[in-house]
Amino acid sequence: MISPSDFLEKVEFRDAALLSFVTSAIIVPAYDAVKRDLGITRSEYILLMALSHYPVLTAQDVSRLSGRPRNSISRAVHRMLAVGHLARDPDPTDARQARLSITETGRALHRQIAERIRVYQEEVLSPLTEQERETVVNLLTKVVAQRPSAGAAEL
Amino acid sequence: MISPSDFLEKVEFRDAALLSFVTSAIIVPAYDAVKRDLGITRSEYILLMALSHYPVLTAQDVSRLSGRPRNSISRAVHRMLAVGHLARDPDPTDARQARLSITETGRALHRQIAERIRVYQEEVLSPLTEQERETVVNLLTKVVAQRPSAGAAEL
DNA sequence: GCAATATTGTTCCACTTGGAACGATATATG
DNA sequence: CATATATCGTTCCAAGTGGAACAATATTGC
Repeated sequence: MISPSDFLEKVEFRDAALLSFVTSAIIVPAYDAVKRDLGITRSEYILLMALSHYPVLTAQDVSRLSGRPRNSISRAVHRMLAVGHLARDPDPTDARQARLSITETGRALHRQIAERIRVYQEEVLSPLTEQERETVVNLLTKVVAQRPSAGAAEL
Repeated sequence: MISPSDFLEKVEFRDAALLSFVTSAIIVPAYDAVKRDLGITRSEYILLMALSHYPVLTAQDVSRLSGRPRNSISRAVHRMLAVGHLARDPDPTDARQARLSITETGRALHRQIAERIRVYQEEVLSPLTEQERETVVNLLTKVVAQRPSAGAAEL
């Protein structure tokens, strides 16, 4: 029986495939669990996460920050507003845009989700020693440094 | 102005975010280009790729190998059959399944797509020296070795 | 040998996604 | 000051996605 990882040795772009495999092993099950247990989609969580780290953003900011199209963010904003995880105030200086900020319940939810994802991350990366992991992080950081505005992560 | 990569330093699961960022920087634009220029979706390419490396597979095999659901593979099989990139023969010993194999035109297409993706890979990973890149690959291989059958890459 | 169960591939459907067009507002240009 | 252009957020729509149910065939257990 052929296992998925056998594939990685054969594929023409093995390095990208390895990166993808490890990324997916963390992200996919983590978001499946978040979706199943908390009913939060990826776009919604990205919104909460962005607003957890920046006090006030417009929908456009979140779009640029996350690399997701504006309509996806727009939908996420409406859902999160509806359940009270977000506040929206008109911008007094520009009537086109609205100032978004996260509420306390939104922040609590964010913490809960982030912790879950972190658990998956730790589990998948557990085969590495502290030092090995630091090495990977440093090298990936070096890669990222060269394309700071590239497409954004599928966080 | 905030850049997407600023985010990576703040996020609660930075290592996963880094992996995701680098993976996406390769995979997303590569597949967008393939879709735009060649009209091939990711599921379709996964099918071609699988059959380029294994002479005969059933749809179920491809599903397990790639981690994609069977209906996605089924659709991809029909499209690739229609354009002549695939051949399908009934399995004489089991009437439920069909033996799939790639045609010469399918193989040529696969080579073309793989080469394109490889170009994106090289460009994104170019900040690393040969040795650094080998280090990353070795460490990621170590990670993969512990979960050979995990969800499969978003190749 | 036969009924119960499992597997393959397909169809159906509800949901998500992102591009394009849009109205409203702001900014630039002549 | 007026008109052209750009930007923000939204709605609409076509496409892709994966779960669930299904018919056909195979396998298992009694």
